[in-house]
Amino acid sequence: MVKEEFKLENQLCFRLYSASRLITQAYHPLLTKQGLTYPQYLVLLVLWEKDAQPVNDIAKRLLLETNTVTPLLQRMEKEGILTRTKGEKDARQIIVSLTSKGKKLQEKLADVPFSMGEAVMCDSVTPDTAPDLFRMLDDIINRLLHKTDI
Amino acid sequence: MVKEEFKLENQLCFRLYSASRLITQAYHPLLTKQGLTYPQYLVLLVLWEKDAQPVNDIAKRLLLETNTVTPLLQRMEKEGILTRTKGEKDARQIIVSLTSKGKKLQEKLADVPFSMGEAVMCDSVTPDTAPDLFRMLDDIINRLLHKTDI
DNA sequence: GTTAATTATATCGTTCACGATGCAAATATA
DNA sequence: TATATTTGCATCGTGAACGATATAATTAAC
Repeated sequence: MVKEEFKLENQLCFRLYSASRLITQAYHPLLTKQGLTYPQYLVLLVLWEKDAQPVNDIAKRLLLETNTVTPLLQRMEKEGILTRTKGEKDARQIIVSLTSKGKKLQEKLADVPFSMGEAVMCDSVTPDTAPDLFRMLDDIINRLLHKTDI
Repeated sequence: MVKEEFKLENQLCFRLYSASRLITQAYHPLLTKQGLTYPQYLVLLVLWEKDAQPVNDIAKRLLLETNTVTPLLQRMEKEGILTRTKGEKDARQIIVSLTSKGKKLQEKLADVPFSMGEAVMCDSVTPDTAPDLFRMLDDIINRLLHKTDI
């Protein structure tokens, strides 16, 4: 008999991992129409909120390392979605700015958040309970971000 | 002003994506000691529950495609954790079985589930509330698995 | 004002994910 | 029993993630 703690059904990690993958898959048809991937869409969310940010700020916002974000931004630059220019104040920084194409994508993707909201709503996840889910996930994220070791 | 639905803070997807990545990172030091990655650990969870399964069953259990699982299993075979042998009944199948090394890993990883449990517990996620979180994630997963389109 | 330490970004190598495609074995159909 | 379809697994190409390492610019220390 398998110990309870080793059963796949009892793993929080597997649920998060699967939910994350499946929701990314759900985004795929919506984003691929505009030639975007899901992490690229996240970059756009960050830049739509505040344009012209250094690589580091974008990475921090997405909780990613720069060695993940840099190639991502390079691909998006090649697609003409954004530009990467040397910082004037600090020559080490690369300032990432949206092109007009990048800005216009927001209108073209206007219905994506609503589509995804509907795709995810179900018996236990409703506008009423979503805040609880958000709080739990935020707590887990913060706990894992700030833990020194396990 | 940025529309509410486009703010990173209002995205369920980003929370799931971040939580999943961070929890995988938390597993890393525990698993890397035994030369394992996180998806490889998931494969072991499946095989510890039931040894000698075809590739397809493992993939279905993990909600992954065989083109993801196959190379993963090939690497684990190279590490001597499992064997891949042709099915006797159905020659198309590859039966994946644990080696003694693969079986012994369960003892060496005995404290991992507990370590991860502690790493994740926080104010809003406790043994009391975890079932609610599990149910919500399961509902989201099932909804996304069974939706025809969005 | 040199030298040392830090910071911002990039490069490299490995492992996933996953769409697209290929191939051989098994099954269904004519 | 030929032929067509389906099924199980593998290969290939692309885009993440991420640890390790490198490089250049800035700042701190002496």
